[in-house]
Amino acid sequence: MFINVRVCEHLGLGFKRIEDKSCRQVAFCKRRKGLMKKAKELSILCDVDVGAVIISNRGRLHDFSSTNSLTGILQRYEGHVESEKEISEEIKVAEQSKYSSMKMGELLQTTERQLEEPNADSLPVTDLIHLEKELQTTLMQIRSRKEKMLREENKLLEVNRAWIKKNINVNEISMDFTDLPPPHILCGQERVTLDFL
Amino acid sequence: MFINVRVCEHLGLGFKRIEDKSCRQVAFCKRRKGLMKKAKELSILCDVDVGAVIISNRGRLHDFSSTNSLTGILQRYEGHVESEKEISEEIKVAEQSKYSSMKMGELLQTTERQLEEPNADSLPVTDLIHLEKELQTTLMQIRSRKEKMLREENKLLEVNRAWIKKNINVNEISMDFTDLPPPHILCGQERVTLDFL
DNA sequence: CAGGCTATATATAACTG
DNA sequence: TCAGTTATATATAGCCT
Repeated sequence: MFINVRVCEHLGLGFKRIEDKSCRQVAFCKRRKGLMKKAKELSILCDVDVGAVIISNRGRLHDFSSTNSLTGILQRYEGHVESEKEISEEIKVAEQSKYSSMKMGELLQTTERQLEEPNADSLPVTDLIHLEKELQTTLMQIRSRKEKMLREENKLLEVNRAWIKKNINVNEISMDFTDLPPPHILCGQERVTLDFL
Repeated sequence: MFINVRVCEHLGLGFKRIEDKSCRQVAFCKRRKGLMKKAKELSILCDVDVGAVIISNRGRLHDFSSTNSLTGILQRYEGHVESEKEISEEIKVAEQSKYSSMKMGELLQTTERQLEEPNADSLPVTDLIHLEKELQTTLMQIRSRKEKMLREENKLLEVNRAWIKKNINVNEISMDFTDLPPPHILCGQERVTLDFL
C-alpha cells in the first residue's frame, strides 16, 4: 500500500515545465499517448476530423490524424479539387515578394491588434480582405518564381548534360560509374512536379 | 443525489460515433475543450511543440498550437514528412496551394455577401483569421521550398562541376553516353540535401 | 441550447522492481 | 531505462435547470 501523499506538484495553478529530465521524458511518453487517445476518441465519438502534431525538443515527430494524414485533413478543410487551368492562369504576376511578405507580417499584427478592440468592425474586415489579396499576390509571385527556377534549373542541367556528353565524346574520355557522384539528371518525378506547379 | 447508473455506453470496448445528435454536439464541445487543455499541458509540462486541428463535420475549424500559430509547427511537420516521401509531398503541397487559393476566393465572396447584411460579425472574421493562418502556412511552405531549391541547385551545380572536372581528367574506361546514369541516384542526393533543411 | 452538477471513467504522478 | 502498480487528479456522460 502507498501511504505517500501524492501531490502533483507541477500541476494545478502555476504549472510549468517539468524540470527533472527523467520525469519530463516519462510524462512526455504518457501524455503523448494520452493525447493521441483523446484525439482518436474525439474523432470517432463526435465524427470529426482531428489532426495533431507533436515535435519533441529533440526534433522527433509524432502525429495523429483521423484520416490518412494531417495534410489530408487540411486539404479536406480547404475545399475541393481545382482544375490546373486556374493555376496556370494565376502564374502571371511580377516580383517583389520580400516587400509583400514584410507587409503581410505588418498587416497580420495590425489586424490582430484591431480584432482585440471592441469596436471597429468594418476596418478589420476590410483590412483582412486587403490582406487576402496581398497574400494571394505574394503566393502567386512565389509560385511563379519557383516555377521559373525549376525551368531554369532544368535548362541549365540539360546544357550541362550536353556539355558533358560533347566534351567527353570529343576527347574520348572514359569514366568509372561505380564510385562517382552522378551528374544531375532530372528524373521524371521532378518534371511532374514542375508541371504541377 | 444521483442514484442512476451511469454507464458510458458508447465508450469502452466497442466505442463508436455517438448517434444522438445533441449528445454528440455536447460531447464535441466538452472533449474538444479537453483535448485543447491536454495539448497545452503537454506542450508546457514536457516542453515540446504541439499543434492540433479539429474540423467539425459542419466544416468549422478549431485549432491549438503551442507557438503563435500552427504555421511553424505545420511547416516543421511538412519538413519531416517531406524528407520521408519528398515527391508525393511536393505534389500535395502544390495541391494544397490550389485549395488555399480556391477557399480564399470562396471566402471573399462569402464575406462580401455577409457584409451587406446587418448582423453576423463573428463568423466571417473567425473564418478570415483562420484563412490568414492557412495562407501564411502555405506561404511559408512555398518560400521554404523556394529556398530549398535554390540551395539544391547550387549544390547540384557544384557537384556537376566537380564531377565533370574529375572525369575529364581521369580517362580510363569508355562508356556509352546515350545510356545515362539512372535518375534515382539523384534522389538520394536530394534526400541528403533535405536532411539539413 | 448553454451552463452546472455529480457519479463514474480515465489519465497520470509518484513510485517500485 | 523500461514496464507495472496504485493513489490521486482530471475528464466527462448523463442528468438537471
